Amino acid sequence: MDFVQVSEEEGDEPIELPAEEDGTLLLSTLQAQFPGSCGLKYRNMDTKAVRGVRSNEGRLFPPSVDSSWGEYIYFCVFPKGIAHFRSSAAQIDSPYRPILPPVENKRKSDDNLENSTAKTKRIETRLRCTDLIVLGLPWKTTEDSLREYFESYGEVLMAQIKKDVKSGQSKGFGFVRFGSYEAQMRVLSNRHLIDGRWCEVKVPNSKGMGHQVPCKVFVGRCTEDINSDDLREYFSKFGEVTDVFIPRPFRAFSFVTFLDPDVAQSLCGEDHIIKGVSVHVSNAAPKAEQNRSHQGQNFNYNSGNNFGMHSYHHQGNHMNSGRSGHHRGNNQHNAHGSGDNPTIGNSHSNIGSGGYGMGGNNFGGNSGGGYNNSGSHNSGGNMNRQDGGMPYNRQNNYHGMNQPHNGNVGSGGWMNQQNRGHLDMPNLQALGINPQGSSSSNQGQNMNNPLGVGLNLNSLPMNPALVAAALNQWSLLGNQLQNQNQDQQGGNFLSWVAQNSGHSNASNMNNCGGRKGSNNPNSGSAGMIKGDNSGCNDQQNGNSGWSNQSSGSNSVDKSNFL
DNA sequence: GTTGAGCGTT
Repeated sequence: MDFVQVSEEEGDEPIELPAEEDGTLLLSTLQAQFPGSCGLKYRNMDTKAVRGVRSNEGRLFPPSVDSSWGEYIYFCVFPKGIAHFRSSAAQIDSPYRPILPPVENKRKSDDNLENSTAKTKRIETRLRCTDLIVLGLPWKTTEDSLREYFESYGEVLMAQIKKDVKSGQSKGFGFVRFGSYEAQMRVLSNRHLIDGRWCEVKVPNSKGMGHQVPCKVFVGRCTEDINSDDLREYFSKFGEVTDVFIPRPFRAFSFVTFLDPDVAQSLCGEDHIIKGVSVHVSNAAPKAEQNRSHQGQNFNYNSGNNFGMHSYHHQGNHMNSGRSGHHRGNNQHNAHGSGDNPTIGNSHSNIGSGGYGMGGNNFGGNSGGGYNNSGSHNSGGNMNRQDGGMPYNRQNNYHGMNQPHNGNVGSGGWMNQQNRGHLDMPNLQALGINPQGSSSSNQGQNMNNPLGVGLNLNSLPMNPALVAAALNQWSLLGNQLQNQNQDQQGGNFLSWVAQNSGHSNASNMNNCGGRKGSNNPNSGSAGMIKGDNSGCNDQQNGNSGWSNQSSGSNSVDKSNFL
């Protein structure tokens, strides 16, 4: 039997670990001796560089072709972003000390953690142990064996298997609680082979995200060749990645969850190059909160007062200061106040301002601080949506509440759908529309554009031509004006833009919401929410034509994945 | 005695 010499850190006394018959070393074998470790590395004699050991499916592979581990002394790799505590070393010296990442991993958000009451409270919350759910347990696993397994990570306060009350048969999942936060962190950062099955350990849903700072980020502008491993590998350098989710079918975005919410937050607003592709990281709002926000929006649409919605998001913004800051849902913050949209010339028009999130225009231009005229409801509402809202809020903006043919008045022109998590988020930036007016490389593909052209004001150009160009590339402009003949005489931003920038050039967007009977030769492609057309209702009754899906499934809805 | 995504009689 081959033995592999492993030490916790380079230079430490090694322990010999038995390799398997095929020459591999089981990760579980490694972790039995070095709890929390997730891999091995060694110092290459020739290059003097540290080399990682290949790891796959819970096995570590010897570096040489002859399946030999050689005479190297390997040392452990611990997940980044998680301090590992040497068994004999001093433990954490303060309950308020976060699990700080290695020095090289330290990011801005770690600065000044101390001396901040708010942050301290947050850390305190974060450091609290919670029950963890263990999913995928073998039927045979007992509470004793479950406990036994997890004790290698630290003190186990509780180990529980959920069973059918009648039969006593395990339901295949259980809960475990640790006595120390670091043990919990280690457990959460690893995969677990328990009684022969790979199990997943998570913070249970029932714990909710509550007041916790989100750990998940939205990664926009992904290309199809960026797989979950790529994302995981890339983002792991910033901190432990606990989950990567790529919606299928491909939708040009994905989600990455970090163990440390600070890491997640610190990345928000940044562009990163992965496999040569510039992706954009932004906030991924918790689903529950999004739904709540959504409801609030509808309500607020009618009231003409959109402030206060998304309040959750405001609160969450404390971490973005100084960085990109999404200011989600915060109209006031988002308002650039430039008031310089040259295209809003007619008295009706909130379009372009409300829709595009150019708060300044609305605020200043339309209502002088009233934010909205009740009928036109909502500058605030739309502009804030960095998500799927169409910038085009026509019925409300134009008709207000009294349009006889507008069945949807009062329910928010764009989001009449029900049962949808609904779009909160995808912002232009994330979708590839940047201040340079260029868009991502998906142009022209059948991309099922997840867009909501909600806008991230921080990234928006104020030059409408650039906005137009960008939108145009995403096929958002094309024919959204099909109702224009009825509703407006003076033209609006979109019409201006359309006139000045031509039509959409991506023809296969599966847009929906086109209005039957429209004069628009391209009706049916005008809406905005793409995908297959299920859930898209061509409107015959004067509804906005945007997204009246009752069960639409293809709009870009981050919340569906959270 | 089967199952394999899920979320706990506190």
